[in-house]
Amino acid sequence: MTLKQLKYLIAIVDSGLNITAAAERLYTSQPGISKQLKQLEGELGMQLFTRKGKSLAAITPAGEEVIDRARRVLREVENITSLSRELKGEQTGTLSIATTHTQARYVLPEVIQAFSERYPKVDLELHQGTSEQIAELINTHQVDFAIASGSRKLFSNLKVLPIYHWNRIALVPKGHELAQDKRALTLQSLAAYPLVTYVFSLTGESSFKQAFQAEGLDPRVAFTARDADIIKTYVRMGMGVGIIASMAYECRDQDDLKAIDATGLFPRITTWLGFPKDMVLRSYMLDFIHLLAPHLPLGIIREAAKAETPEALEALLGDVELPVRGGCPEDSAAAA
Amino acid sequence: MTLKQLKYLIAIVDSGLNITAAAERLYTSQPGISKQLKQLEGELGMQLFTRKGKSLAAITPAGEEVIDRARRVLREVENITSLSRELKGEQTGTLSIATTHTQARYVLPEVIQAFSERYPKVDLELHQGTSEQIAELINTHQVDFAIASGSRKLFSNLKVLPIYHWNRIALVPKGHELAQDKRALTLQSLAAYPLVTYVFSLTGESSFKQAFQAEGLDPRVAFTARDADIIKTYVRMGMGVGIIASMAYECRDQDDLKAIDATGLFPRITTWLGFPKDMVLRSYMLDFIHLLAPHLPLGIIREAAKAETPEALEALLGDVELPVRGGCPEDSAAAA
DNA sequence: CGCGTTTACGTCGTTCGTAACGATA
DNA sequence: TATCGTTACGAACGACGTAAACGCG
Repeated sequence: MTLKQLKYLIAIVDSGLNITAAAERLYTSQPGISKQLKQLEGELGMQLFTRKGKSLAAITPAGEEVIDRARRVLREVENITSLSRELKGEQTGTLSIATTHTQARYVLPEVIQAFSERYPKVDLELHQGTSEQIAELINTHQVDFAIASGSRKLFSNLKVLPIYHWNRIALVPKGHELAQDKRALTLQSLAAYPLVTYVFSLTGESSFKQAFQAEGLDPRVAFTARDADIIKTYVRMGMGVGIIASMAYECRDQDDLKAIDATGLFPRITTWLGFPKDMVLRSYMLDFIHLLAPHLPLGIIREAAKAETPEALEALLGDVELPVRGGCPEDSAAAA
Repeated sequence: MTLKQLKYLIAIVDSGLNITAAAERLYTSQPGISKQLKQLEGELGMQLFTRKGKSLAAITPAGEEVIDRARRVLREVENITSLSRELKGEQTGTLSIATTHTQARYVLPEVIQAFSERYPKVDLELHQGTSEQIAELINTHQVDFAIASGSRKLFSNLKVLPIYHWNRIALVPKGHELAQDKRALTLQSLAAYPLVTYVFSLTGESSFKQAFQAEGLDPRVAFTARDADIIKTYVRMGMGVGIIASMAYECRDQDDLKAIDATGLFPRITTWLGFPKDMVLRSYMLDFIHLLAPHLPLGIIREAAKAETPEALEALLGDVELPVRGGCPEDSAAAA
């Protein structure tokens, strides 16, 4: 068995069982791939693919398992080359991140700008999706970092660092009744209006309904959308009161919208960053985390990355007070 | 980078940085090893070893990391060949187990006998040691299975299956005061005698002292030993009352010793079996677990081995009632 | 001078790409 | 007939082992 054989195997699979395509991807000849595959199958003494005539038709059950293991081998080999680049002080490589719309749109832009200024040779990849899609990407090692909020159940295989807390805000058109009300916002007053908020199943949204139910309220959710931009649009149209993450309220929204702090009405939510346990962290990755969470000292991030158990990580992070993130700093309501 | 280079690298390390020895171990020529190592270092662009003249003197820090990753690669390659053997239905291979004296001496013999009858071509290796030594062996992947009791803190990286429960018994010479006493044993009556028990730091022994302290008792521990055989000897000599695991009481001990059930006085202890999360489990390994824990259906063991999270494993095992293991079945006190 | 590594070199095996062939839809 | 995989073949490369040289203790 050689690394080349395993690489070829994975290339074939990732090319849809098309050996010719795999050959092109690898800048080599097609018969070479064929031969190596035969050799690998011969050595293992099993068919990794079912054949339909001469073409590969499907992966055998045994093949699936071998492919899974082969991917691990290649990942670790990647890790070794990654290590060597790191130890030579090269600041080249890639950083791929999977995250939600809220982070991608309201939090990451300035982080990424600062990052790519400091590391112009690092290729950045940003994937946006639902929690489930993010989990899929990080669990199959297609991305390096996952940044999400709330539920960690889908991400139990990761090392996870808390980044910051946030609360929800209520969003109304300027001049709306609620905007005039000087008293603190309550769930009861909110429940009197149709609500516009995120689609459920996203980060901790179950806590949204629970908060109302705990007070015996059953608010009407007029509309749900995947991201705050759309919610804002519908709030402007007067569809109802928007309930969004505090970070999603921008200063220029002040022109026609008013944010009302809803801290305390709903549970506080933590945004965290996770990465596979056995991944080699390049120094630019540590720096990215530091840019994203400046309140975490680089030393602690470095240690946390090495921590073997969640407990050891807890111990390291015990003292750190996470900031609560708001949106527009000029607006006292959102910056609470 | 090739697998050969990584294999050679590990062989060099495991031969004490002696390239000639590594060559012999690998049944190849010494210059070949040298050349491959040079090539690997060249490709990685770093020194993996410091040289003293021409000899290898030590591993560089960078080398340590590369070696660590290289071991992982080779492990996964092992896993692939393991898979292929398994899927071809071969019942050959090795099974190495690290465990404590109690298991090795009183529990495993009959399991191993049955196992090696059924799988004569599987090589068995049994390592005996303290919890710490067992943790070291399994965490460095030098053994396949760890079998131990009590604390799982040292073994957080493993998949763990509970095997059975056990309690402690008090052991006295035949004719001892306590043996005559018809009333149920209490901590108080125990504390009146010098005690002989396991050395602390072993499985859950901290709970031993705690049990007494909870009742404000401070027993005198006259003697501690690593295993029950030695404890029995000293109990026979009249050094004190022995406190040992129920399994360690054998029928032939009845000749001159008397076991008194101590269930309830100390916390019940669970013996479990653990193995590395990413290990390929050969079918004979599953069978070994089944022989060790016949009350766990093979189907459940198979599923448990595949479970990704501890929670999924809990769910599978939720219904299973573990037996409480005693020693000599003829003795009602020990077989409680 | 012995031990261990490196260098040098000839041999052998393997891989690679091109080209031709075969099978399938 | 177009697509895709296999077979065939010659050239080039690389690995291996033997033998000799080198450096260190």
